[in-house]
Amino acid sequence: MPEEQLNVGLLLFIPYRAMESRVFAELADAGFGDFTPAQARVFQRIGPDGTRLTELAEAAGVTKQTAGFLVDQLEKAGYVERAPDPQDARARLVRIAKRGHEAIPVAAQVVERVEAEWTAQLGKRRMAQLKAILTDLRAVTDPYQ
Amino acid sequence: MPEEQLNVGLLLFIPYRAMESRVFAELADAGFGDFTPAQARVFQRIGPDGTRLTELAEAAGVTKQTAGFLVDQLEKAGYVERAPDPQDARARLVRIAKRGHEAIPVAAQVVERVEAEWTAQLGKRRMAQLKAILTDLRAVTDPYQ
DNA sequence: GACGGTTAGTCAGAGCCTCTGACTAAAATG
DNA sequence: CATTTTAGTCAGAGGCTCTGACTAACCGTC
Repeated sequence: MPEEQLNVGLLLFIPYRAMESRVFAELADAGFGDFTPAQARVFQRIGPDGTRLTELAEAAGVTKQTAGFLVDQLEKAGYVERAPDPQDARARLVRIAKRGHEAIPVAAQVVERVEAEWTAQLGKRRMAQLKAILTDLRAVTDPYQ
Repeated sequence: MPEEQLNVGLLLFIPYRAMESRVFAELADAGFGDFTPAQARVFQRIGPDGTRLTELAEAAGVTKQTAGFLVDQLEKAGYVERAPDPQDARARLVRIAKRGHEAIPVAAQVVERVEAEWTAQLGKRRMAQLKAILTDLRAVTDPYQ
């Protein structure tokens, strides 16, 4: 029933949810059924040389307890591993492990496919605009950058 | 650490999350602290003449059990009410109740303010493009429309 | 080098959200 | 009217997220 005047929040949520559902459904089909959206939101923020838990928590917009919980799951499932941080004995670096590296291309392919569908709907030009605008918007919406 | 190549899913999620946080923080300040994001996602899909639970569930992309759970909470808190559906004795129409109508303008004001901030960042033209593109995207991402 | 404040992370407990599966009752179909 | 479909509920389980309290290590100052 809600017509064209959906608020921007919901307007953002709808495609986000659609993308998420697709990725996780196909990831599950590919044998990565133990990978959840919440875990993925943390996982995606892991840098190439590993990232500290606190940083991941800030980036993902959750508390460090929550991030710790999710990293525990990811570690148990073999997607990430923790290594001591040479800079700081209190900290440990969360790094992507073997199974994590295996899942990435699978997810990337689904994303690519969904993006292709979106491009078919929007046209190349507007799809590019969408990405550019959203990237620009991070300046005021991403506490981590 | 992930630079400019964030995938569109995350790119959509970041501002969505930012909007959500703002709205619920300010809603709580205004005395609507018992209104949660999950409830809101259902609430927003209620039509002017009431909507059936099953329809709400589809629209919000959750199972009818989940929708039922959320509507129960909303009903207890006085945001919605259930009325028999004259068309169908099995069904009941979920309608926005007094407290729900009171919360709407408060939320709308926050949304307006956040949108103004986003417009300041993006410019009027690109903000309008963003909305137009996202609306267009619903065609392939909103199972409900 | 010891003191005091800050930071990285964990532990415990609570509440919320969401699902699957099984069910009841009314409606629609033929 | 028997069958199938649809609207919604009940029960149970698991996942996500938070607040509060804590330990250990770091950093600056005296």
